[in-house]
Amino acid sequence: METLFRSDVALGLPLYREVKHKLMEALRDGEWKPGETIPAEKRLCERFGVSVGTLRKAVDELTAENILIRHQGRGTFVASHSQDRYMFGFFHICPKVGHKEYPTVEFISLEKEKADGDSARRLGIGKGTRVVRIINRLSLGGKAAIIDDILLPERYFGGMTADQVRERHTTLYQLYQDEFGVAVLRTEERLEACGANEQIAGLLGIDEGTPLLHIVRRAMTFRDEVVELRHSYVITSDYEYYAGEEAMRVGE
Amino acid sequence: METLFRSDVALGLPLYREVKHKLMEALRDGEWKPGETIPAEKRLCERFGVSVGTLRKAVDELTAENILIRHQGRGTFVASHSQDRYMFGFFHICPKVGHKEYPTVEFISLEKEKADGDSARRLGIGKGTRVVRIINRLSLGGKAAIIDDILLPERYFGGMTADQVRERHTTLYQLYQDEFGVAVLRTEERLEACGANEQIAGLLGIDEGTPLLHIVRRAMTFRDEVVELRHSYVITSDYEYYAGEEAMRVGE
DNA sequence: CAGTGGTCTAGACCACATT
DNA sequence: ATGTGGTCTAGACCACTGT
Repeated sequence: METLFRSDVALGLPLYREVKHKLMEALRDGEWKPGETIPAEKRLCERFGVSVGTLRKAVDELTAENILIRHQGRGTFVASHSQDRYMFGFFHICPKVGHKEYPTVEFISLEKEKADGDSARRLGIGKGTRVVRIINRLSLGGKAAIIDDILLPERYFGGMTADQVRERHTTLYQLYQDEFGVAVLRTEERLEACGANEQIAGLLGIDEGTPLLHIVRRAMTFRDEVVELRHSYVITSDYEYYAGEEAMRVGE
Repeated sequence: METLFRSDVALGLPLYREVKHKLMEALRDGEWKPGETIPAEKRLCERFGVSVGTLRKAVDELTAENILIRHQGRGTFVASHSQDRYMFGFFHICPKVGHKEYPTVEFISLEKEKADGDSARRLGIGKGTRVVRIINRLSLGGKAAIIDDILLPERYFGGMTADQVRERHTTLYQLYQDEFGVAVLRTEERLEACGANEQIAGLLGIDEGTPLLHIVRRAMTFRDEVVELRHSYVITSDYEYYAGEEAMRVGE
């Protein structure tokens, strides 16, 4: 196939990366929504003027990043947030003995605040920018085990109300997706140990100073823009944090 | 190309997975040692009787798992443990502010013991099996920050001596590789918060009960056999654990 | 220069899902 | 039967590395 010009943004990039970039743009622009199929490979090849192999290499990378999901015989789908996906890819707490279970979520509060310096830096916004702050209590095995302290930039989540958060029967990431059109694509987590302060101890019904796992999670959407900053405080007497590939482990 | 029979272990597996399996076997058998190049793609295609595309797909997976490393123009190399690789892929503690630094390691003790029930289970060996136990103290920024309590099955590390561990100027994984022919291919980590007990507090020079990050790491070699069980106790006032893909993050 | 891996093509056939 | 993704081939050309 004769290649005359290769796109306006081809800075020596391999062709399949250009294609990947264009797919990302289309996804970001909402051309295909979460849960929908994208066009068949053959059609996409025509659209981008590349061969199957090249198109597949672009899609390969997007599936490896859990942005697209392929189903043989059915099509290629835009990844959608669900309870299962949350458990598999974003919730890293599991019991030391026994099987992983979904936490019971109890809404505590929703407030509008101004971001302090540290939060603003982590969110990539200016200090003092307005944010939504949500506090939840999560229970595992019937016992309060985790406090989630969540900050959301108003830019993405302006009209969020307490009722929206309280009445939902989905994960928060589904709420972001369905009500605000925000797709969480990946997260990054940093962990430390801390002693429970007065507020957390009260919410969890434990003694002040009890060792807790403190997780700082940043959730990113397209272009690596941060859309959520979450502090989780976890009682780790019966549960632990699992750092694993989860994905891969395919076969020898 | 005419395919008559496809290997003795072809249980409906794709051809490229068979090839991957055979490459793994050759690596496990030491046909190519860490740091060496494996034969050029063309030669491997002849050896396995497959086309380049198929061979490449097998090698792609092995490079994604950090078992092989490709260098354009130079060849494909068997991954070898080095200080840099340890920092990049296995040492997940970094300062809350500033750049990642390599820890100073101080040898505390090496003993031969019998594995208790919990350790034996995690190592995949029988209770009471003999193991080597190493304790190290790691310092960051000049201050003691981590205690490593390491268990190694005697099956792999029988003749290990305190001098071997004390006198080395490499990472432990390099020692496993160079002196015992054991290749650590991947690790799995579980984290919890705990209060420092008397022994750990003493070794770290902190108060008993200080909240610490407790990391339980299992290191695996070929066939997912566990070759190391490591308990790390980390002071997280200035440092934190980073859970990240590290790899990927390739490009939009 | 020769040799290596990196990209790309064009097309065949297979396996699976749906109609 | 049709359409989807999954595998595989055979070969071309490019980019990088070392001699």
